[in-house]
Amino acid sequence: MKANYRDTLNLPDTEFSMKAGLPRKEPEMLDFWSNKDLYKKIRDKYKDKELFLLHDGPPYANGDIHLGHSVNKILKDITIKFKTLQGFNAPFVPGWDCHGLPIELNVEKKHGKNSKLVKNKESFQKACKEYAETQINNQLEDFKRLGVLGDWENSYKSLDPKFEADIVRSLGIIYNEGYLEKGEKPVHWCQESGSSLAEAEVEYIDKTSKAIDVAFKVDHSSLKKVRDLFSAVDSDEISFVIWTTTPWTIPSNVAVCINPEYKYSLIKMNNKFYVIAFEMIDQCSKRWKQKFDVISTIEGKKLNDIDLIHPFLDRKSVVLHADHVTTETGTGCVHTAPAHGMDDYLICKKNNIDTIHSLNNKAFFKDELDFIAGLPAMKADPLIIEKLQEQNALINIEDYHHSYPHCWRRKTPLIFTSTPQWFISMKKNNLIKDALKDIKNVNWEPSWGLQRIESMLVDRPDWCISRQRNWGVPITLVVHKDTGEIHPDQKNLFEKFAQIIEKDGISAWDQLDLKDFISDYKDYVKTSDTLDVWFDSGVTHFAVSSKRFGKNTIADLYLEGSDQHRGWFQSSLLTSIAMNGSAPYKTVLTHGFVVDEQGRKQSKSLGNVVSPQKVWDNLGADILRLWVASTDFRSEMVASDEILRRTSDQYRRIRNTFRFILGNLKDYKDENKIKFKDQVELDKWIINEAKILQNDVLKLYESYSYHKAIQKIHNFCVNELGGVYLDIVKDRLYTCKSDSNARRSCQTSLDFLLNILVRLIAPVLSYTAEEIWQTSERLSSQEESVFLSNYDISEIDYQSSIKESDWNRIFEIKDAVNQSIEEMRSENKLKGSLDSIVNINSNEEDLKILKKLGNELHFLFISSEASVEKSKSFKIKINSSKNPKCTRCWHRHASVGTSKEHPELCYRCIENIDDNGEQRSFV
RNA sequence: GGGCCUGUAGCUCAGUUUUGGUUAGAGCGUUCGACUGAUAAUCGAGAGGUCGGAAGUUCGAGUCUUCCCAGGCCCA
Repeated sequence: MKANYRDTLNLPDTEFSMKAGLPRKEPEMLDFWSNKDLYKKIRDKYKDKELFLLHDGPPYANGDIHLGHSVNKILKDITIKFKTLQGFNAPFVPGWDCHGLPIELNVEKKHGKNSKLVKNKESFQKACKEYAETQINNQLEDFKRLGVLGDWENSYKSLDPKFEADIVRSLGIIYNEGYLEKGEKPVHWCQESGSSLAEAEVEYIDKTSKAIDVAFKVDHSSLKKVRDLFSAVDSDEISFVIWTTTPWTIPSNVAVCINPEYKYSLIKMNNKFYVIAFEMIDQCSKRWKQKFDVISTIEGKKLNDIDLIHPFLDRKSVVLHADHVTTETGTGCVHTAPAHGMDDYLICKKNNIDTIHSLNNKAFFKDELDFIAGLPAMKADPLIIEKLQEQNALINIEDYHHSYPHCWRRKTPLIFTSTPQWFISMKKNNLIKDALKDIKNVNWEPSWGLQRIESMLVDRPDWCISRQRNWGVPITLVVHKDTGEIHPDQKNLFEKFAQIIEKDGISAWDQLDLKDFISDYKDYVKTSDTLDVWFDSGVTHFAVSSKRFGKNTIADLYLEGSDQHRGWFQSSLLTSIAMNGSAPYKTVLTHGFVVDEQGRKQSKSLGNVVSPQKVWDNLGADILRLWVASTDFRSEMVASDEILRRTSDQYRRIRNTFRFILGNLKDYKDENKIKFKDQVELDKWIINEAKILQNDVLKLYESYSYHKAIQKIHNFCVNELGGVYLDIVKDRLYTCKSDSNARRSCQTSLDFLLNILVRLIAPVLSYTAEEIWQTSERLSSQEESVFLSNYDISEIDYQSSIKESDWNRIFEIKDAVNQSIEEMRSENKLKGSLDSIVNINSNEEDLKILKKLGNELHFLFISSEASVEKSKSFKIKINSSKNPKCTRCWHRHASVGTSKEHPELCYRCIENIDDNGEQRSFV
């Protein structure tokens, strides 16, 4: 009998399964999108709409993608999809950064450092290119797997000859605008191979060097001053003492650095006077095995404008203030040779002191130093020590064991020596000033981004764009072989070289013959440096944005990790200011880094790395996307197993809400739609709530507050839908006549909800939204894909006797009723809420509101009966119904058993089965 | 060591600026209960926080100030 009546119900039914099975379904969905050529269809549809350009920052083409890559691309994808659903033309062209050292190193490792392939530049470049391309293909598949929609077939790669040519053109523009400058910078140098090395090619190995303490006499022009400062009247000779482990750099000395924050003492030793840091007195005394008197001590900052004399060359050495001076070892006075140390180089540059080169371009001593002429740098150590001894400048010598840079290929000690380099000048053409001015016109999100990039720009040095590498875009300069002057026709040469490279790639630079380009080719040579890879990616605004979307296109958005304030945001800014006079972006949005549950960075050694591949294989990419969206990405983003579990829970709730809605819309068609004014009041309410939700969520998406948007959607599913609307409406959906106004009104609202919600989740839960779209014929008949649909922002004509504030009060009362029912339950006086009879005593105001629901009030409480009485104080009384239970609708009602035909049913169910069906107006 | 940022229930987040103001909110999880017609789902109720720490300003501080601790990014 019961089973029979069950068949008279309208129970939900849908293909949309409760268990998501995302790892299996998502790849199928990718095929579906790809077969439909979805990206192209979207482009066609929106080609005439307003452009929203999110310009992709290129990841480096090396290694599998990790969680950080995933975060970045998912955030971009959410943004693009949101803008598309909003009706913008929002293309996404993904890109890769392909040149540079890490790829070189991998290729060397693969083929052998000394292999023929690696040693031949052309074959090496070819191998690098092939390697980068395989890496790109791997990463590309993984990015797609995340559900990122983009122009994957036409992505940009800095290894494309066309792109490489545009890099050359960019350099040409920057040269023509007058920003390029020749300079020099110390680098690691392998004497044996005669080439410079990058930091990554340097290996630190223990080595024993000669450490020497050397006296630099105060020049007679400064002697009185020093004497006065130290109140030492009887000293006719005072020396500053330096300590160094590289005696061969002494010939290049131009300065002695002291730290203005330290105190310095004048000491007397063997009747001679020396200046060393006060803190170093004990250490020096021990090292020199000498006792000495401290005459006086003064603050370092007072030691200004003092000249010393080089111990054996006819040259002055000035005393400089520098904060890199420490008191770890030495004397607190630091030998400074700008040709052979980074700190030295920078401090001299700051003080406008010229670099002295004692070595030639192969790092052998020049002829002018007769006693060491022609020697390789390190070989000169003993002779220089001897020279110092002769001059009585050597205070101490000892063996010193330390970890020292060695060539990772040959295992031989390296030297640090300056080599000629090309720079983009920060000051020459006011580049830095213009940049600092223009970043104020950019919208930085979060706002502290401005401060951050500002502080990095303010004291940044000139940009050294030369690299002594093989896998990179050549700096296509033609210089005079003797003077190093750039060829007078260089301005026009850039484009000619660019065309050659566009045709044949970067190897063409090495192949081309200057005599095909200039008449005085005999006096000129091509430079062999390549460009810093930051330059490559820095000019994507030219090579990608401008080329594809029109000249001087300024991107609406750059979206990268916060580390890019020093990286890509800056390189793009500087090149764009130099080339176009303005920043290449309107808004810069940054996200934080992924950390573990203790807030520590993810690293292999800590074993706390979350692999995106594992997440999409085990849980699905939509879970990963939901995690990204529900995390506040502006600070660090925490990823852990527990968090992903929580994310899955959140997902299931959203999914099941859709499942319920879809299941109850199975038999609903357009012609069943009920006009708003004729709908049941509760159904009007939820439509209004959905509209409010949409409005709120769209605003949150608009302001990139994805985690707030997701929270709102989820809370809506839980509170408004699960806790209130869907729970109440089940009765009507299941028990009313299938084609009755009461049921169709509800379905009209469910259909409205479905349409709004599926579009709201689409930017984040892309796979699931599309699955919903394809499951529902009502949706898929609108457009082939959810991503070809739009947000409907039209207003509804809200006509109702029950105001929103009335509903709010009604649901407050419902909460109170729930609590009262719960009390009864805990006392075992009743089980389900349908066993209860609710009686409310209320004041006139509440009474008026509750009366608006008429005799449908009990449906609101999901009780069998409900009544309201006027009273002074608010009170809820719950009674257990003694009436028999209707086997069909489960309500308890006196009418059950009164029908001969249907003794198990209530009057309502009989009406719904045999007659015209009940009428509902409010609940 | 410096610049910038973060720290609120077990977890994810509101609340902190414009405006300092009663018992600091939500969802998830957890506990207990209900249902078995959203069923490895759903509904109801409960527990859970010295707002990273300390000091200060104030009648009053999660919110303002200073210092400290832990962590992140970028430098040194």
